Amino acid sequence: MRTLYHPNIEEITVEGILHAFSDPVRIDIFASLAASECAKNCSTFLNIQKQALPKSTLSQHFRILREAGLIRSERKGVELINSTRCEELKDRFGPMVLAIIDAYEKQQKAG
Amino acid sequence: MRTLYHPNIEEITVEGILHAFSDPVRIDIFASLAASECAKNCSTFLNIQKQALPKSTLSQHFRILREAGLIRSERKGVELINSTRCEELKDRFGPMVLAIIDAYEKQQKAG
DNA sequence: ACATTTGTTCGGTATTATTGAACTATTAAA
DNA sequence: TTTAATAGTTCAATAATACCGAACAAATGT
Repeated sequence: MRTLYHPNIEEITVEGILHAFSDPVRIDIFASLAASECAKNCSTFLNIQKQALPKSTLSQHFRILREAGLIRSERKGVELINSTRCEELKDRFGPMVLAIIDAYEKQQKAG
Repeated sequence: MRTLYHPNIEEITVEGILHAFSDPVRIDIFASLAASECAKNCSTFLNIQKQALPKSTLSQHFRILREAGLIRSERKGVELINSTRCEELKDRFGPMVLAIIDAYEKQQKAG
């Protein structure tokens, strides 16, 4: 298991972020992380959608979020603790990420 | 050639928009349309990227932008005239689309 | 009618995504 | 110190998407 790659803030791109968010599982994970007080491990999200996800699939989704620069994952014992990089992202991309998550949450609430 | 499908504003989804924008050609087309005073036809964008695009590929990109609800295409003689749906989108999704395009343009200017 | 221009559709190829199975890494229990 | 349990990764086969040349369609002009 290699060390987890996290891009530097200046390496992050708009297209990379949008690609990461274009998958319903991934935007849901990110929105959930952004809304929660405390950081969460990956397995928390095994049932984020209607049907349960295989953990290999979930692992890929987390890798894509991480390598797009959207989240940070830190090992804590046997698990990975994930948190958003919202503050850094705001400095670099202005209100974009927040506006996306706001629109997404509003849409979800509207059903 | 069927009539062009445009979703109603309430059918448009955040994920659909983000998927459409996740391709560098498509976000570039949309940003260009958003920045220009007048609407443009599809072939205007045959050389939007470094290497020229095949027109079949370009046609698909326009279809995806259109079916995501981001642009409107109207036939005018032999060509299609394209314009953004920015105002409708702002009513439905708030500042999201503008914030994305702003961040993208800022990134492009920074090189 | 014929040619020209603009864009779409089709179908084969290439790229990317999904996922079960095997594996690694860490911790705890025996 | 084995042994087991838990969390997540990697691999490889399959499935789903994307790309693009070639043929086609629709509108206009000659």
